[in-house]
Amino acid sequence: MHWADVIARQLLERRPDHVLATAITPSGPIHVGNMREVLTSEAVHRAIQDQGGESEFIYIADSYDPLRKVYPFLDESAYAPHVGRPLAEIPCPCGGHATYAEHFLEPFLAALFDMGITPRVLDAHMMYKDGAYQETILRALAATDRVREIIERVSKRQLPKGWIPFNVQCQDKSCGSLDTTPLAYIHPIVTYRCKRCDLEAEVDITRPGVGKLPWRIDWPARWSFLGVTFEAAGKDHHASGGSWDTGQEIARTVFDTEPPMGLLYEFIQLKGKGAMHSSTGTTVSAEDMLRITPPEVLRFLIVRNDPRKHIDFDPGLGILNLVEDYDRFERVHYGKEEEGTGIKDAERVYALSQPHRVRAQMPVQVSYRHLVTVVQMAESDDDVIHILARAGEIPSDLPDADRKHILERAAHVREWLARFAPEDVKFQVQKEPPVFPTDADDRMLYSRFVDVLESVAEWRGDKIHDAVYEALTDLGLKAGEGFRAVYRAILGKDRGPRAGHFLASLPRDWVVERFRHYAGEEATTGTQERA
RNA sequence: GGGCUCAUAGCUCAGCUAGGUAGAGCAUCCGGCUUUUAACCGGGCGGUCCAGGGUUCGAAUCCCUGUGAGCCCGCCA
Repeated sequence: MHWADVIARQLLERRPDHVLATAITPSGPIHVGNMREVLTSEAVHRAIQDQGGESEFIYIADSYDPLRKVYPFLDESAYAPHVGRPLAEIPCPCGGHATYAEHFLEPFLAALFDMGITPRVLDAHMMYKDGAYQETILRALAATDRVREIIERVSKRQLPKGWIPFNVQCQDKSCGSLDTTPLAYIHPIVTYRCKRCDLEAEVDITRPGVGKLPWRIDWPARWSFLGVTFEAAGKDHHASGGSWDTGQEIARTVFDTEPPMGLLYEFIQLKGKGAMHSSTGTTVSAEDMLRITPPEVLRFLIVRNDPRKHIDFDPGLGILNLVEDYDRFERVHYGKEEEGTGIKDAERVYALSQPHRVRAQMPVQVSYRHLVTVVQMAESDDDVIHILARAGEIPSDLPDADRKHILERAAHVREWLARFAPEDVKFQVQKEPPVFPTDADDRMLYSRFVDVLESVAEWRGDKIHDAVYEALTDLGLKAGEGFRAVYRAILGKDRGPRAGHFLASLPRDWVVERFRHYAGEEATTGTQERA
């Protein structure tokens, strides 16, 4: 059984209705690892519904968290003054969003939407300001000693003298820092000193929005007032003595709430670079990831792997394998291929990978690897379809849905080529003849190309291929050597797409002229290394 | 010091909450191919399932111990 169904079954044994929570701090570009948390939860959400249960899926944007430091991607002088202030109260890096938090949240939520994920989005800043946390804040403060004891015992950490389970937000409107020291707490008044602006002042904690619960209390607090019954969390939270452990106990003893079922999920590693961290730059943002990977394939990556196993993600050639694995699951799903080894829960994984619904008919498949070539030959979307149809790789009466699907994939391929593809899979038609040394044999070959291409009956891929092949067998050359000459002249490299159709996609006169360049004596002057 | 995960073919891994004669892809080797974007087609080679113990008629699979590796443990997925 698929892991999402196993978890759903366990949840439904407890009760018929569930609230699944997922939360992310929008302190920087939200990376593909964060995507795992959301997608893992969403798979469980769907599984609960598929088993007849009720499920609500919420996403909490931790926008009231303070800016911890000036991250490497931020302007030092512009953001240094904002350290300590809530992400929802400081400016957007690009100026195009209302707040810093929005800047990172907006593209991430858009990416989620593209993957068919539409959680109920809750904004922590707003929940604090609206008083949603109010009851839990008062309970936590009333139980300060108990909370302190739990955290110190479970996490084996010493809390400072005078610590209270509440971070006051500096009441100076021009400051607003959450980095404050409590001086005294005599209910309902907390006296504090701001570490940022040195203000010493009092706040009435019965007023909403005057501060924030520290993470270890915030987490169980929201379980309590949102009724969370399941929450996946990263392995960092699940380390022994971590916030998961303290949260369990605080939920039960301070908030009288049964904590949710947890699920530890492993990190996604960037191949060869280790875990992703927004702060160190070893990261691929979720939006970037979605630009180079079709949404169903990104879902597939996460859904087919057990959450507890780490994923090595290779944004280079690995993407091609990933997409081809997906296509294989698709063929199995539609009964076009046997479910062999290496394929697990094919039906379920495929269904959970779909952003929306499973199509009744199997989508027309085009080898993704091949698309990499086609996209580079084609000048437009129509060209892509034309090239594929010409080679018989798609039916001439291609349904609109398939046309759309193929072109979406082509767009992903283009993005991948521009940003992550290794150089050796790329090619570009050279406007000027590349310079490389030629000898008499080479010149003869090019001369021969000129003759056969001028005389070929029709400027069509198969005809051209036959003509070129004939020319080089006449000269006693191996196919490899002969075709290499074609690619050098056109692309400036030794390899390229299948020659016939490739040349057919270029104007005949231009091709002939290019070969003539290397056939004549005047071309032999080029002795430099080719570019 | 603690936690989680992993250990199966040369490499990457599937199989492990249905215990019942070890699987795939890649690499390699052989054959084919009017050629190729880590080509394609057919075939071959290849494993004490990390070690030890336990449960069982039967263990890669369940349990215990050990070894090795990776990641995590103020905020951090």
